[in-house]
Amino acid sequence: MKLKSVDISKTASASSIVFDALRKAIIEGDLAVGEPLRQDEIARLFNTSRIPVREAISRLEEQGLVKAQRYKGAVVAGLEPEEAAEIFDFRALLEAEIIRRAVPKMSEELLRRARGYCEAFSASSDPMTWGDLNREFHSALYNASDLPYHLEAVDNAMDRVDRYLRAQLVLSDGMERANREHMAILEACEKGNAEEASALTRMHILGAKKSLLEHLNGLSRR
Amino acid sequence: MKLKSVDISKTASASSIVFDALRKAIIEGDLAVGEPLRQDEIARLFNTSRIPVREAISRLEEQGLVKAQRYKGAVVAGLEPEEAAEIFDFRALLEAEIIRRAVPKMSEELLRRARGYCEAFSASSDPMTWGDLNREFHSALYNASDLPYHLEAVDNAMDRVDRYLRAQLVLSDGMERANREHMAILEACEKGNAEEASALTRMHILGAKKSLLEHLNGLSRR
DNA sequence: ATATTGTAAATTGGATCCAATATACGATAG
DNA sequence: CTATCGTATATTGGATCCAATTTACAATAT
Repeated sequence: MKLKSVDISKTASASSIVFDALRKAIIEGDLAVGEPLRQDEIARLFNTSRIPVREAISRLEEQGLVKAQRYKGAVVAGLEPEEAAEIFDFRALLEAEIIRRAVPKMSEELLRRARGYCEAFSASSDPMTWGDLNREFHSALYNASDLPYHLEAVDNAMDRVDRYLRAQLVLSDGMERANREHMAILEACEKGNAEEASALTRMHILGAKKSLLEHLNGLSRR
Repeated sequence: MKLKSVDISKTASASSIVFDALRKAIIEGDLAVGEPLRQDEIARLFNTSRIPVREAISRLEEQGLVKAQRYKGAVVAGLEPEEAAEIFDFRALLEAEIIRRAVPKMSEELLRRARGYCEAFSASSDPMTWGDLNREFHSALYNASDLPYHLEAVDNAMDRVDRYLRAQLVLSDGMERANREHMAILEACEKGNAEEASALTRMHILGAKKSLLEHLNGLSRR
């Protein structure tokens, strides 16, 4: 038999399509914080009934991306600066450990691919793709760690602060610094220096946290 | 007005009741790994329709406690030894950090309460309550950290390995050692020695991981 | 006997309908 | 004019119904 087989059992259900779309819209900030998610409206938008929409919303709530109140509906969850700060700490702790354990397992091919993302990131002039390339670069490196549970936890954490991350990159020297730090991390990986890669990753994340908090403070002081 | 107010908006919905019950049954091992979750059957059990059951199941899947396939239904998710090992590493990393940051914030009152759980744990003769008291003791200490996101991540991780944790406590010297280690952690907290408490917590978790893996290996070798 | 096909039962995914609750807003009393 | 109360509307939670898919199994052909 020579047929390109497609696993039909894995085709997306209505609820997962709605879930993915809402998740993307929320983490990228297309849906404003506090924006109510009307089941009926969303159902019409996707040409489906409210049932899949409700399932999607309950999953989003489980991830902390929306907040729901009984009989009142769900709204896009906000993130206080203190919560964002805590999540950056969480990421710093985890990602430093992940990359430490990933470095010894990185193949030449993987490093080439990571360098590709890194260069694409530095070359990109479109702020909308920065966030994506940033995540691709990091997860390319992290994937070598073979720690799926850790990676999932980091992914969830990233989802929660994605909006802030993008904002931070647009800040004055955000891109330039991110780029410099990415290069340094990549070089440490290429040298096989796990401790250095780990320390650099930690500083990379905590630095982003610091500049972000300063930015937010600047905003609120006005 | 002198009425004990009850926030009715927070009364549980059918779906959350089902969710809590299933979650508890799964993490405590009352539902065997691979056991299918029939929507109809569960709905009858709770005197409700399948709708809340489906919502509960989709939330459980989001947490990794069940695995679902389109049109085939959901089964209780298993955990390979390697996955369990990874989750213990995850916990060791996080909990060590959490307690390090919690120690400086622990009040006298909190330490008294933690000591209470610790003593109840050591005095308890009922293996069924060991797991609960163990979690109560640890989360009492962790709560002082004021790191809600970290705590939630640890809670989820605990849920995933809860079954193994209980099994590990029943092992030959599991209880005795856990007890000794709890006391040592508590004393480090009382002394205000954050670094020691952190190191002890880390070893406590990695030790449990080691003895659990040896146990599982022993089983599979037969 | 084994493999394949066809069919009925079981099960899930989704649509529609109804009940419970919240929200908006006008009427009324003070 | 303001505060309170009712009522109409909007919205959510849950029940019931239908369609899509899987599973079990009998019938058939090789």
